[in-house]
Amino acid sequence: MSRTLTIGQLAAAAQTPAPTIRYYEKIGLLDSPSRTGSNYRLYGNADVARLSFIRRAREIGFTIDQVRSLLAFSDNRDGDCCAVTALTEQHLAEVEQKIRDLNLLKDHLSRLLISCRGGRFSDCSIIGALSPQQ
Amino acid sequence: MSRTLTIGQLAAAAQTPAPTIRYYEKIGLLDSPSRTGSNYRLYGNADVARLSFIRRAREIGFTIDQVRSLLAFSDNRDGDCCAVTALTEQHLAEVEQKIRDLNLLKDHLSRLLISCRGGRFSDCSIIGALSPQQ
DNA sequence: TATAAACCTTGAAGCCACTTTAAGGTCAAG
DNA sequence: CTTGACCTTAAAGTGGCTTCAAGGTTTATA
Repeated sequence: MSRTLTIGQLAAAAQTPAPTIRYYEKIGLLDSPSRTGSNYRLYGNADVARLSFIRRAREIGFTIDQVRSLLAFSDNRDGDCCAVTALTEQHLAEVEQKIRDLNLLKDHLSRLLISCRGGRFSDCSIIGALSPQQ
Repeated sequence: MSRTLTIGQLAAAAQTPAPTIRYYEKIGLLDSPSRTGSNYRLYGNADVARLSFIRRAREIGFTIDQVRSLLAFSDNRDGDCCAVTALTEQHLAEVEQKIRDLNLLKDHLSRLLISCRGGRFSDCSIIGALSPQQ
């Protein structure tokens, strides 16, 4: 495996900021890479693949701990795919719950805005709705 | 104004944990209250109202800084209600954007789950979708 | 060849909005 | 008079980074 990339080049290749790469190394999500004579981190193509995997998983909202599990699953190609499905289903359920919560919130805010049409603060129905016992 | 409530009683009355009340005081969202001889915080009904206002505003997703503004508006009853409306509209727009983002995410996760129906990790289409260049 | 710009290194602090912990002081009930 | 429920403070932890400070290295240009 050729190792020819500095952290900045890995950052560009995997579209992840260099400080984030160092952070992932610190929390054990990425292994410590080899170093040049002047102590620069040195990466290879496998690192680009792994970091891209992490970035995609993070982009679709998996937590760091879930990404850790997904990486372990991905490294262990003989295991049962059900574990991945279960993780994804759980994540989907959380996303759906958050969508429901936000839709309730949206309706609430919309109603507040419809009720409020100008005037002084003392008449403001939004402030009124936030104030206790009407 | 009678001041007869300890922090725990205020917490119960405004449905906000006592440490959160201390935190709000520390960041200047609540004024420092008077104290008993034994240095206990002492609150009154106005504090219940203000803290309940804060709790409701936080529950509908306003940031602490937005709550700070809302409190200032609420304290200045002669101002124009438009400022409140603008803040609420901005917040609503952010909520709607988040809903759109989460719906895209939901569709993405649903598609991943449909594509994956058991088998080994090496066949897993979810892992495959996260892995670079197929 | 000098030097400046662009990289790299580390550790620590900052972000948001709290929550939790630790180590104590006070007060009401039995 | 002791037990347990309250209160006090400062500090650290949460998640997932981002930013900063203070340096060392490498590369491009004048």
